[in-house]
Amino acid sequence: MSGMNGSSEHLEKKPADLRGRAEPAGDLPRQAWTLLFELMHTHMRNFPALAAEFDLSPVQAHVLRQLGEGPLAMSTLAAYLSCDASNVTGLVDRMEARGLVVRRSSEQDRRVKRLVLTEEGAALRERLLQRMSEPPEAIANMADEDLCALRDIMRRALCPQ
Amino acid sequence: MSGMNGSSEHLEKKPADLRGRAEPAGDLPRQAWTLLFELMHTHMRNFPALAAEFDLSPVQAHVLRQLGEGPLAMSTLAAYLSCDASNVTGLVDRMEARGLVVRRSSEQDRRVKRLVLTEEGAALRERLLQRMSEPPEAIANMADEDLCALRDIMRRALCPQ
DNA sequence: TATTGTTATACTCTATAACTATA
DNA sequence: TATAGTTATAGAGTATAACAATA
Repeated sequence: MSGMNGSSEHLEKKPADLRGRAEPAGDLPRQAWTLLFELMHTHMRNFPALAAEFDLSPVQAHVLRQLGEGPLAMSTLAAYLSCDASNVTGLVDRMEARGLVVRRSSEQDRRVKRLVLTEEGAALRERLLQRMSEPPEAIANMADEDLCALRDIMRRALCPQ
Repeated sequence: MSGMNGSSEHLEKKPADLRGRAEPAGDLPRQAWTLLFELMHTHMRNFPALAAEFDLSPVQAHVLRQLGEGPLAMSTLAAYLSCDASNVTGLVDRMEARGLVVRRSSEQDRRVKRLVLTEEGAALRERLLQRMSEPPEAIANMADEDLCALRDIMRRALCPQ
């Protein structure tokens, strides 16, 4: 989608209008969401390359990021990844072989294995997070006013109270 | 995403502080970006499941979305996907076998093959786009004021002139 | 009996390299 | 010689099913 067009929400919606113009039809939430999605989609295309900067697959990068919160059971990690537990075995095998994490058997329930970052894994995670927090062009070029407004809007959306 | 450790610019923030609050450290663009990323990451985890609603793999869904802009050469599609051209062959094989697209040899340059949506492919694409435009909870629940502001900010960011 | 993690199997996505048919 | 697409091969992510150890 390129060529965003500025216009308002009173237009009658025709699906075909979405083709060349990328003008989101529909209600206000849908309009805002479509624009947000456009930005994120463009950015997400680069994520595999970003992960590769650290010799990580996209999923490994995701795991490394999640693992900062503390030791995670394999099953918990599978839930985070929204994938079957059987996949986590091989995934962790590869990360363990590289020395980023270790499996540690739980003493309360010996069926459970918890993942812990190694020192090397923790160091790589810090570099990864730093890199991931670099904003894309479209954000970096925004006016400070818009950035402040955007930040505050997102805070309200993500931490509602 | 929680645990995004912003940067070293204002070092009073400790990683532990980021846990529950999603409070990004660092400069303004980085703060706004980290919050945006948090929202999108949560949402993107559901994309494979969304694609599966239409019996599509995530990449096939992406291709179907791109293909609405008109016939695309295989090589152009590879560029869109940020992947090697050799992968597009098998990908398109599967979509063609399912009747969603057809290969059409270019008459100007007979090395080139362009992809065209079938009627079935176009119909599925419409349903997919409609589904993809459904905003996540965090957006759907936003106040109209914030939604308008967000939409306008994103328009300015995406269509700078 | 139910659950955690593993193994076995199959399919998709991805990269690299070698090949073809055009240009 | 260079380019567009294919084929061959290998590795990684994913799902399902069957299994061992533990609860």
